[in-house]
Amino acid sequence: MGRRPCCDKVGLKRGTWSVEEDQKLTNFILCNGIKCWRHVPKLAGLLRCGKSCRLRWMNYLRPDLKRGAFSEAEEDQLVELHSRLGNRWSKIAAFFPGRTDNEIKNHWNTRIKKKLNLLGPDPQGGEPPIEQGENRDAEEGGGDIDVDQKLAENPVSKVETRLDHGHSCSDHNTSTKASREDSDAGWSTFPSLTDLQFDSCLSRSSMEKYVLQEDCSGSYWIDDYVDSLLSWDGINFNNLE
DNA sequence: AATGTTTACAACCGCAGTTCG
DNA sequence: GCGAACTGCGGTTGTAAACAT
Repeated sequence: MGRRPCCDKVGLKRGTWSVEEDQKLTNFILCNGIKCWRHVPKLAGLLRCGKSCRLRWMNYLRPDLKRGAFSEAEEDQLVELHSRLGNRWSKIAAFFPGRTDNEIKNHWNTRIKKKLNLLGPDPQGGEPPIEQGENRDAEEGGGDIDVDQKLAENPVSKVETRLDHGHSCSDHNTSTKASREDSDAGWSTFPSLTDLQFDSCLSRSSMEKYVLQEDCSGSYWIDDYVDSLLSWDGINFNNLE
């Protein structure tokens, strides 16, 4: 028996995504939303597996991604959260709107881990977490923080409130047009989308409407926009496969 | 300038959890 | 209740850019 692989790898492309592929995937999702990743590559005309498409969208193309370097405040909070949650990157990422679990994991492994090693084995006076998962059960039995509850109580993390991005609405207007390379400025909405030529389905001006709304409210979340992605009306799945 | 090494990050893999028929 | 399909997560690998020699 056994599981069917997520995709048969024959004839499927792997490795770095091209601009054209990004464009196809982005356009498709912006037009149709996300319902079934397995069908996305076929419908979008991509030679990728659904899993790969999902990863690309989640970690790179999603318009609500923040990108850019981590601030010291963010690093502080990451260290704090990691000491409590361990390698549960998705839980940690929930505290960093606009950051992906992959991004946080990478940042931890490449920079913070090194920093902490330089500072010594126990920089916080506490046992480094759960790395092997042994603390996890004990944690969940009692001392663990309830992430969902914490988020509900404190939806805007202290990092967000501490960060000063130094961007006014007008600043942001220009940043939306900035290229991906500008991401080090600490703010870059629609990092990849800005470089893309959009089809008829969603004009750049309508995208910017969301950006401006987001910016002026001080929130990184653009719920209306994201919600709009979740509708798959008009797609007929019956003829697939 | 050429080559080797390191760093940072994108992408893949495999497993676990969830959903659905 | 069961198994297949699907999604999400965390660990690991690949690779391009940056840096050192």
